[in-house]
Amino acid sequence: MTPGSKDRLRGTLDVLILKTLTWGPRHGYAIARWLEDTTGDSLTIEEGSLYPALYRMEQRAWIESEWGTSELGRQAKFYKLTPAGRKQLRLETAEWRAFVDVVSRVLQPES
Amino acid sequence: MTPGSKDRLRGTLDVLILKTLTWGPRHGYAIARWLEDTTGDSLTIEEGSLYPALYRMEQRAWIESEWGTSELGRQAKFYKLTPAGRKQLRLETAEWRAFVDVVSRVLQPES
DNA sequence: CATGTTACCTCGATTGTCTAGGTAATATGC
DNA sequence: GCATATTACCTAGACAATCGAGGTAACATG
Repeated sequence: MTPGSKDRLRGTLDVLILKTLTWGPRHGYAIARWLEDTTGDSLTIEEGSLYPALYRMEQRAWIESEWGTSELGRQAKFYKLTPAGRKQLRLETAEWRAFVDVVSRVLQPES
Repeated sequence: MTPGSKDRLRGTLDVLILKTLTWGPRHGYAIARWLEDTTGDSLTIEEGSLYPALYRMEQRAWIESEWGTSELGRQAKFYKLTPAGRKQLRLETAEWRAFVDVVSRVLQPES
């Protein structure tokens, strides 16, 4: 729709995934479902973004993976936060808030 | 620093520029200065992002340009909002707020 | 036995930002 | 008079993240 609205998630996807994992280990598919469910489909993560993001974040040691069995009895790769991931989550959450504050101030009606 | 922190502006630059122009026509250099000044250097627009963005937005007819003379007596290209630009500003501002609300809710400490 | 769901993955296109260059006119310091 | 800084514009190429569209496979359902 709006050019650029499609990837408004850019720069935010990582922190959302990290946050999702604070409720305990989850597999990729469940992460996407959880975000859609809790936001009423406002946030949808495409699989073409999700799996590369998980790979990226594991490379950076923010998350760790382990194969296991899903709630429905299927093979699934469960991700969990590492200490570095928790630290990253705190950092990015703070940065996000600061950025949002600044932009919101600029976009305010008056000035 | 944080990977991706550099282009956290992505998807936000346009709306910031549009907002800047609601105070009246400004040339590119002045837009960048104004944003830095009013945010205490929190938001800095690189020229390599700014000028392509202005070009893009003029193509989309959100802004119009006209050569004139700057406050310091130099040649400068002044941009002003078109009606379509004002509409776009309203739209993107609303989208921004909605997006921020959703993400902020997810990132809240409790749930 | 066909279709849907769960669950994973990959490739290429797209897009916007950044870095790093460059031009030119005017102002300032020495 | 000369070097440097500032104002003001622009472009080219690199890069990184997201997306769309494809694919695999196991199991469930009707």
